[in-house]
Amino acid sequence: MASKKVQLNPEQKRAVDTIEGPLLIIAGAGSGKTGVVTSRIANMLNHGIPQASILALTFTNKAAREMEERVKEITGSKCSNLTVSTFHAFGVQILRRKSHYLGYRPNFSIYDQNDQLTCLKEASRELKLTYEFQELKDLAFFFSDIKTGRREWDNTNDQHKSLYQEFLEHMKLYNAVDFDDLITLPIELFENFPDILDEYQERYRYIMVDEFQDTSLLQYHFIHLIARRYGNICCVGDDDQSIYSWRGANYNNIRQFEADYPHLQEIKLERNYRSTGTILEAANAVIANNTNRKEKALWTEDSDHDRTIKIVNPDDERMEADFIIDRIHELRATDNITFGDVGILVRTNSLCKNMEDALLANNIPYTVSGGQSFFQRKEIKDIIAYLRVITNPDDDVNLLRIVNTPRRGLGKKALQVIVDTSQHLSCSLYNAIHSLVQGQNSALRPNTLNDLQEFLELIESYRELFEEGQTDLAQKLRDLYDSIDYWGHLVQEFAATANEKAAKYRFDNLLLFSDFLERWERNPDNLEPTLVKWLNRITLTTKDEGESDQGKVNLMTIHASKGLEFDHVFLAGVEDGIIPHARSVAESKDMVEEERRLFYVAITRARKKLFITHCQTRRTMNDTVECVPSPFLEEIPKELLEHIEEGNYNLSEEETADRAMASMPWNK
DNA sequence: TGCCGAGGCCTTTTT
DNA sequence: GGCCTCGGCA
Repeated sequence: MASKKVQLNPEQKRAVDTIEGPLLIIAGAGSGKTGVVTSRIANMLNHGIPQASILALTFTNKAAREMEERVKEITGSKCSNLTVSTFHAFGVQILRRKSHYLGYRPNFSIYDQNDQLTCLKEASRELKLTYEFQELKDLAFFFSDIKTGRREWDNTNDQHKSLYQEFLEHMKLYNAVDFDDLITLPIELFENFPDILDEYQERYRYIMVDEFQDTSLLQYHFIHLIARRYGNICCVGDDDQSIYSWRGANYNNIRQFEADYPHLQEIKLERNYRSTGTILEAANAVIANNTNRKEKALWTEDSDHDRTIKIVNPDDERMEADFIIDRIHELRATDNITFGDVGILVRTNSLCKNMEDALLANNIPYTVSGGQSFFQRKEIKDIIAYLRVITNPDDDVNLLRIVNTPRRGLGKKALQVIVDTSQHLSCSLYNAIHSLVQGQNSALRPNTLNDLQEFLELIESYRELFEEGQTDLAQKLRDLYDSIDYWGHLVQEFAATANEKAAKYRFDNLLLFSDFLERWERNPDNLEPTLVKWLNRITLTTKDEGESDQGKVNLMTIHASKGLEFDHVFLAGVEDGIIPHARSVAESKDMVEEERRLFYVAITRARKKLFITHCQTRRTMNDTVECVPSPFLEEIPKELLEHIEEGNYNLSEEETADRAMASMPWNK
């Protein structure tokens, strides 16, 4: 087999060579983890283990894709039978085949947070309960905790039990599942149908879990069910990079893993190949302040201490953005870097906005990952809702979204009649509309009935269209845009603002969306391009996965940066209350430790240069607040830091005045 | 009965 | 800056 050799140090080699039995790899930041994991898979294949027996689970789609690419690269072979997937996508794959055991049809919809919330709202309306938006959100979190076993019913919360039941019934009626279900339902299958479990245990004899510190106990349980027969399970993680505890990740599952597999071998990868000595020293000093961690000491052969971490304290977020942009230009001039070598990291999505505006204004090409994804845009969600209803007419949440978008003259009253009918007949809204249209003495006006009839015909015709020969999905999608006259809808929508451009921009997004579908269905690796599969896939994709975005500055949240690295990193908004986030500080000491890990992750993304900025003042929602530097900065040894006077560099008074004018609300 | 504009509210991190 | 709600108007 033509294989590309990867240089390995002794620990890495041991990790790659240990194929049989349970294995825990503690892989520090920048320790060549991805190389080890992919080499290990390649090594398995070299030992004659069939691709089909290997299951590699990662945390994000990005990581999954990267892993697959790397394995292809090393082995030089196609990996069509290798399963590399996220936990959630793997759950979907199981459910698509086996959901009928649990009473779901295979065309089920997957609800994201928003859809789920809408469903919960519907359920509460049905029970004549009214909640504030925030309360509803809290309830959604609580129900998630209940579903995933993180919390139990007790006498402080069982007043919500009936709503929970109602919510579950709705989801089932809509033939819809949520993200939690993608883990809990496969577990339910495995525990109730031994044959199914047996099938998966026999199929996946070699299992690998990446980013183990970010998996939940439930996800661990899920995978343990499959792995326990043969015990060939390798978990790779770093407790110092555990940053998802708020969504159920719990590095105690490392302890659980050790308990379940007493013969476990453990390998620590502590040599860092990524960052300069300075950056590594700073990172080590910061993380040493955490109490609850596995002892490890990252080291590097790089001992260059001339270079320092630069700290800047601009007046406000505009100056901050300007500083970063000036530095990028400077680095390009002096160090001959490309835009793609730069990462700008922030704690919250809202901080992306400023940076984005500034990058845009300065014509610097950039990509944002995380934040509002392409698929969350209103116009895209509308179209996705159409597609969902076309594939799964019982999906009430999405039906409600589109039944009057674009306008069909349906108002509150008409909708109420539909909802009432569905309750009477205990059927979905779609079926309720159906019987209303067919019925004679309806409470609805003939015009309205006509409109509904047309709506049903539209959905039906597209259902047939999409089902007959699963080809040319993209063209059918474009036809759909025309059939519902979404362009007319957009024009009308933006008529008030007299903004033809805005409408155009939205419609261009739809064209991008259909192009994306086209590329997907034409991909030769894609053996089964159906609409349902595509919908499932994009629900599990947060970032819009454009082609290679080399040559663009990478702007993202720290969470989204995990697993990535950049030559030059700008860490913006390093202020008290942002990192550590005020809400985390308020919550508990453990949460502060998690914020510190987050800071640690951010620092260790940098290979060569790290710039940290914190503003003196920052505009939030409506007012300007004074800012205090993050306490984490004091944990970095002084000699590693260099404070840069930024001042009003290069700006004349005139320019400063212009900027002040431009920032006034009436000029926005 | 449906539509549209004004005002109030909110922003941690993601599959 | 964007989304939801509510109230007045056609």
